[in-house]
Amino acid sequence: MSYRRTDYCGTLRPADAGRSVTLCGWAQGRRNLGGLLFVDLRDRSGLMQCVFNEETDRALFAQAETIRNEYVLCITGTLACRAPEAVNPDRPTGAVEVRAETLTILSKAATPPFEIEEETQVGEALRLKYRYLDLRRPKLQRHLMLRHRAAQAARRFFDAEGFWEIETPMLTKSTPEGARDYLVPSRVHPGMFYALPQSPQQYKQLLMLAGFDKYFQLARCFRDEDLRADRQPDFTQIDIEMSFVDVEDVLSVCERFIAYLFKDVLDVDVPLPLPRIPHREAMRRFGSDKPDLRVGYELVDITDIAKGCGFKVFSSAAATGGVCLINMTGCAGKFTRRDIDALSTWVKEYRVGGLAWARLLGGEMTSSFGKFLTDAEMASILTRAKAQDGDLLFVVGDPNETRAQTALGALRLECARQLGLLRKDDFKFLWVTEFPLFEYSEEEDRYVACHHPFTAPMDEDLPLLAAGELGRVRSKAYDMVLSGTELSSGSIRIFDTQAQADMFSALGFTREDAEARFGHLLTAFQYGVPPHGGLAFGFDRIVMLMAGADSLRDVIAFPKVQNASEPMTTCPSPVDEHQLRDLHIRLTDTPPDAEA
RNA sequence: GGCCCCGUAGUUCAGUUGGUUAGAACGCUAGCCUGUCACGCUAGAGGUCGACGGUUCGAGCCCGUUCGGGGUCGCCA
Repeated sequence: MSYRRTDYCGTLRPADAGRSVTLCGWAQGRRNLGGLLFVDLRDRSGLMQCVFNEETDRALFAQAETIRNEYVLCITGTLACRAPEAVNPDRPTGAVEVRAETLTILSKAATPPFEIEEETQVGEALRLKYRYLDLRRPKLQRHLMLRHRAAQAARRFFDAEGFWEIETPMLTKSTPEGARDYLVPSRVHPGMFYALPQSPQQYKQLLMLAGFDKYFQLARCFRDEDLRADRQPDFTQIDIEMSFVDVEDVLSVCERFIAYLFKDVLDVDVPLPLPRIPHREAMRRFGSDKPDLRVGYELVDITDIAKGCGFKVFSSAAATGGVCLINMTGCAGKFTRRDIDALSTWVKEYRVGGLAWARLLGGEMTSSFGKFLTDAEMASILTRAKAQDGDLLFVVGDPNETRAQTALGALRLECARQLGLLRKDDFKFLWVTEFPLFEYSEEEDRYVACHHPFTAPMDEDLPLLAAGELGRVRSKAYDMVLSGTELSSGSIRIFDTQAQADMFSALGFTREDAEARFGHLLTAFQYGVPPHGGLAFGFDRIVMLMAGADSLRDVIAFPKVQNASEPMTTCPSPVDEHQLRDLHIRLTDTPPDAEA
């Protein structure tokens, strides 16, 4: 068995006609006309039709008749132009074909559990179990090629900008603040655990302290939290950190990176600079800290009007929280009463009481709340909303202003989705800046770091921090958002030892807590820290949006499913008793399938 | 942890108020066929209706539990 491939299937064109070629790949479809047999050979570049003619070579033809789908073949032959009437205009290689001269069946294949074709209706569960077969589909091959190109573009860009790629450990120290860690038991140290990194955060800060000035890494990260279509427990960040910089420097290099990336990989122009919207404004206008600027409709605050109005739902919400509305201009006729009722049910997922609405159609107004208001109150709401005939208003109030905004923001996107406004090739970037430094955790009954405890406060808000008004302190933290998805998140870090101590104290850490969790960092910070900051891009998310995919699973070679398992290898799985013994671990509950 | 959706040949699906032997298409197997490219034609094989329990004379269909998959809220410094 000897073979030496000369070409990829999808690359040959009429200009190559007459050449002797050797192609290797998988059989995808065969058409035996009786005496004339066509096999489409597939490799990662595309398809090539190979022809076997019984008259030319009877033995070869008999051999070709044994070919089945997904057999791995090596075919040599002469590349020929097809007759004009035999050209297939739907394929890049449709004007040529290989007149086969030899055939080597390198590997036979069992009938696959599903057909391998570009667009498939096959359930994802089955495709994930046989992921290596699903990955043969051109669509997934394209996605992973795109991923490769994006990774190379990132390396090129950051290298050219003077960033050094430095790797950080996968076995790290657990710092139980934020997401749950994946833990790895230590054999050598009974009862002790490593944590897989949620991000290389502390290491990259230490690299700045060590004087590397600019660092980047395509970093694998792990978070033991529930999955979503845009969240995997095992994911990749483009992690960067820079010294002697402030917010402006980080935003500048990162938006230039994104513009380079989209131009290089997709030939899409991203206009710079990106819009910047402070967090507070994003919440007020879009009800989200990751606004989707593909949608024009914005939220309108009517808390002041709602205060003391005749509708108790509004007035009581306004007393402590907020009431806001969104004017879906021109949509009065696009949503039926049934649609509105469905949206009203849908929005309850966001823990708000319900959805009030008003519809102005044909000079008439119908609404769910008009009868509770005076004409003057209604009029001022309509004026504030700039409502005109043909408009549809949705109103949400809640004792928690953020909750009201969030619910209405989600409704805004759901309406946009139903109206078909969310085009996947419409890339709308922005920065959300000035994130709050703290947020109140009802679960823990204390303020927690909104980003992480090394995030620097804004200089002008330092007095608020000193005064203990934690809820009002803004930070030098920023997110890049693309069409409603958080693409990256970062901040300028605290580099002053005293400021860091104040931060820990504000978070309620005792000196001992801080020492136990972050002692290495605090010690290091005594030895000369440059001002520094950075950010991390969600690489999987970038690729997903570039590919127009709906799920991270479509751009990760071997993804996890919703319960964080992997259907192909079926991990996680029980381990042998002696492995556990080595690790000094005794299970209190035997997993149900451990005996199997 | 909560809520919603899905589960019938290998695959995608249909399956009447609960009623005889559960169907179709694609795929698969065999035969025929020299310009197909969704090749065509003929024949054939292929089912624990996710699992368990219940109601019933009788369950793919009704009820309960459970397993698997997806979406989402919580969660995700």
